[in-house]
This record gives sequence, structure tokens and C-alpha cells, in this order.
Amino acid sequence: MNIGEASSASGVSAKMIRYYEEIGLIRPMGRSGNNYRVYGEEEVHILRFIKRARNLGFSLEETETLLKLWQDKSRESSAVKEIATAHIGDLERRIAEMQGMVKTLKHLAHCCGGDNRPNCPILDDLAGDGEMGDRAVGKKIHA
Amino acid sequence: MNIGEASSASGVSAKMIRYYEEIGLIRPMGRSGNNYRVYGEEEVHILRFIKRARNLGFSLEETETLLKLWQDKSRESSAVKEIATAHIGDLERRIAEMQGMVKTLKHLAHCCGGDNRPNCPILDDLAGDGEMGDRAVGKKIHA
DNA sequence: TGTGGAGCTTCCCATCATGGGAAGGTCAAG
DNA sequence: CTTGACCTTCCCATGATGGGAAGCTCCACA
Repeated sequence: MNIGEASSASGVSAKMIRYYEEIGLIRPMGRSGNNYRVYGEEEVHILRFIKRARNLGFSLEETETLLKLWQDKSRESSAVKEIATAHIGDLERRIAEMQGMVKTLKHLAHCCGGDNRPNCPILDDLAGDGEMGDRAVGKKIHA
Repeated sequence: MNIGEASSASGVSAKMIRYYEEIGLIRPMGRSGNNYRVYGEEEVHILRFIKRARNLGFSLEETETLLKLWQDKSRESSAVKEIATAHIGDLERRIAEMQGMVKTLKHLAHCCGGDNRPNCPILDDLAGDGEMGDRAVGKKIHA
């Protein structure tokens, strides 16, 4: 199997497959005589594992850890659960932050006429007319 | 006012102030004899505007538009409201996506013993044992 | 046998917003 | 006059991904 086939079989772009190899997330593939990378079912399975972990929002670093645990037949499931739980916390924090932003924005949008007149509470708020900053929802966006 | 003072007055790091100038988000500052950038209240006000927009999750590009609208005394508030509303939609989409991830992960974590045995439904799921991928929550993480 | 196009290779660059740090000039306090 | 805090510019890194160029290989078809 060439990289293109592995790509469509796994849903990971060829670009990304090479990148994952480069950063050591997956082992360097064997090459055929023409210097093309050669993949088997095993590799495709791994790529699908990675894809799914990414879909669940795990970083490549977390994915690497999960991958190692997956391949470690004697792992303790608590190790995996810890990573998942931490990740859930992470997601929930970011969700809460964004919900705060939405709440503020909805309020402002609600107060804004949205017509052809210049008066706009959204801009007034951004400008901090009622005295300055950090009344904002969350301080850091990438918390 | 030097850049350090402007930074602590606005909450925007000196690094970022220079960057904003470089990309044209703010006008190049006047320089004093020693080649130091010089800021006044006006500039600090603008920096705070930017800071607050960023806190609300607007991109720098959106922030630039908002900034121009702010300075355009004859703007129509509908233009601002449109941006805000679009941004709300954006945030809500991302929130929904993450909530889906959380839901899936919570279910998996709930089913995982989290003990010293290797058996782990989380990994089983990532491996796609019940037939392959895209049962995942959202296809793309950065939708 | 020749040719065209699809697919592979590597290498470099861009994104987005931010931070780190080096090398060197400047200023104020001791 | 030294020391340290501040400023300047310049380059590099992050995380995950895509775009594209230049050059090779392979296969199918005329």
C-alpha cells in the first residue's frame, strides 16, 4: 500500500502521515525500491487510532501517550482514564470560557439596535466607556 | 509614556504592542529622541479596546474591523451587530463540538475501570474495534 | 515505444497569536 | 561610573495543518 491508499483508508492526509513520521509519532515506514513508503493494515489501524484521538480533541502529545498505552499490553487502565479525565476537564474549562463570551456578546447584541444609526453599545463596551477593562468574561482566551 | 507603561496601563504585552504596530492594527507610534516609542492616553484606550475584543474571542482581523467601526463616527450599528452575531454563531458551533467530545469521553471514562488492570474501553474505542472510524463526535476539530 | 498524467519524494513557506531570547543602545539611581 | 532596568531590532519556536515547487516513478493507452 502506498501513502495515498493508506491516507484514504485511514482518513489522515498524506501530508500529515509524513509529518507524524517526522515527529516520531509513528515509526518510519519501510520503503519499496522506488523509495515510496509502504504501509500495511497494521499501520492503517494505527493511523485510524490517531485520527480518532484527534477527533476527540486530544493533542498530538496526548495521542502519543495514548498510542503507547494502547500498544503496552500490560498498561493499567487508570493511566488512560487519567488522561481522558484531564482532557475532559480541559474541554469543560474552555467550554465555560466560551459560554461566558457568548453570554456577554448576546447581551451586547441584544442591546444594540443593529440599524443605520451609529449608536452601538457593543462598541461602547469594547471601548470600556464605563471605565476600563477586564470586566471581560475570561481574561485569557487560550487559558 | 514608554511602551512598558502603555503595556501595564492597557494589559497588552510590549511584545504584542510592537506586533500590532507591525501588522498595521495600530498606527506606528511617534518616537522620542532615544528612539523609544511614545504613547498617550488615546493609544492606551485603543490598546484596551483591542484587549477587550480579544478577551471576547474576536480574531485580530475582526478586531481590526471593529476598531475601524469604532473610529468611524458615522458607522451603522448593524455592521457591528453582524460581526458580533457571526462571532456568537462561531463560538456556539465550537462549543457544541466540544460538548460532543466531552459527552463521548465521559461515557468512555465511565465505562473504564481506571484500575490496575489493562482492560480499557477508552483505548478499545480509539482503536475502533467495533469497526472503524468517524463514529467520532465531530469530524473536524477546527471546524 | 513514446507520452501524459497521476502519484510519490523532499523542501520551503504560510497560517494565528504569542512568547523567548540575544545583542546592543539608553537612562536613572546609587 | 557602574549597575540594572528599560528600550530597540532580529530571529526562532509553538501546534497542526495546508500549499506548492521541483523532480522522480509508474502505469495505461495510442
